[in-house]
Amino acid sequence: MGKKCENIWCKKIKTGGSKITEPRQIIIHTLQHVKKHMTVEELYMKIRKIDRSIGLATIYRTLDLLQKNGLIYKIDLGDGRSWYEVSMNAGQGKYNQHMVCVKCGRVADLDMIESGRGNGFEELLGSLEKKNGFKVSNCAIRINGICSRCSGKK
Amino acid sequence: MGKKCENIWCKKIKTGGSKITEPRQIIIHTLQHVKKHMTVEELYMKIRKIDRSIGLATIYRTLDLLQKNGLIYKIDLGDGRSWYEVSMNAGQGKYNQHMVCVKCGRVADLDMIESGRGNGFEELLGSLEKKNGFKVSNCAIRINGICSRCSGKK
DNA sequence: ATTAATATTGAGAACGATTATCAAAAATTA
DNA sequence: TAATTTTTGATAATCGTTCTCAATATTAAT
Repeated sequence: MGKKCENIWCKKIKTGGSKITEPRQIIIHTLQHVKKHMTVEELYMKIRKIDRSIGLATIYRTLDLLQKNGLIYKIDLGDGRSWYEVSMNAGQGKYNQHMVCVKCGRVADLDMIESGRGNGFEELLGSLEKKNGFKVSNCAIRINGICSRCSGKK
Repeated sequence: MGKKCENIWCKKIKTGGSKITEPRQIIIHTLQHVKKHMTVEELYMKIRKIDRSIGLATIYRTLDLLQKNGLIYKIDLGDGRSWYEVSMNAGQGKYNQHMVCVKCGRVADLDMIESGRGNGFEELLGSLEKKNGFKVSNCAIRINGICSRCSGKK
């Protein structure tokens, strides 16, 4: 019914030809206001507190829609679940780099590679192309370890 | 019944306190003589051709045993399945680096980082520890792209 | 070699994350 | 407002993997 939709994500969804429904608005709002990295389950729990009629399937479908529209990015942290990242440039980046604390599970981005010129990683990828004829399309780096908050604890 | 077991993997299994059974011998032999990177399903199919009485659960259990003994290494290529790698130094390496061809699915190791001094990656990890207080325990790098064999095809 | 103690097995049920199905409900369009 | 098209929630289905458990095989002790 022509509800106003100022939200930039909603606009993009609409432009992309999809309808902007209430469940979608709630999901978008939650994604935009909570942690940067979330599992589907975590998001589902937060959504349930707002509107417990929203089903898990809708969460999955909406996450997929948002990812297809380049608004969020699906990441694989090797724990068998899908994680989603809300990012300014989600889905655009060629690299996907995360640090995961094996104690508390906290996830942080690692922006050193893309930004840090001269650290050799670019060159390494370049040489893959030259020497092996391998055309790099994207690269995922996951660093596991113990974060500063956890390193004191036992 | 005290069957001879010259195989070095078998010896290690035994030393580790586990029994060396026929299914295990067949699985070990197959792993040692086929591709370096395999999915469980792929291995299961090969095993079935040798002895179709061996169950999938035994494959999983044996792979787990071998990995715990440091003989193979479980890798995550982001396709929802477990891959196993047979490697000289499997399970010892701090890094786990693979190139995956998105066309043919072929997997290759990428040994440049560990070997290549001065490419900056070590320094990058070191600075994580210094600047962020993050203690790196291991690191997984996956590079997706198109391999030389596939780059001609369409 | 026989036996006793222990570990491993195969079959299939159970699991957790995700996707598919489908009739009902909502959003857009005319 | 009605007609068209999408989206929804519930739930069944799927996929890879792990668990359960009685039967079997391996090893150690005799």
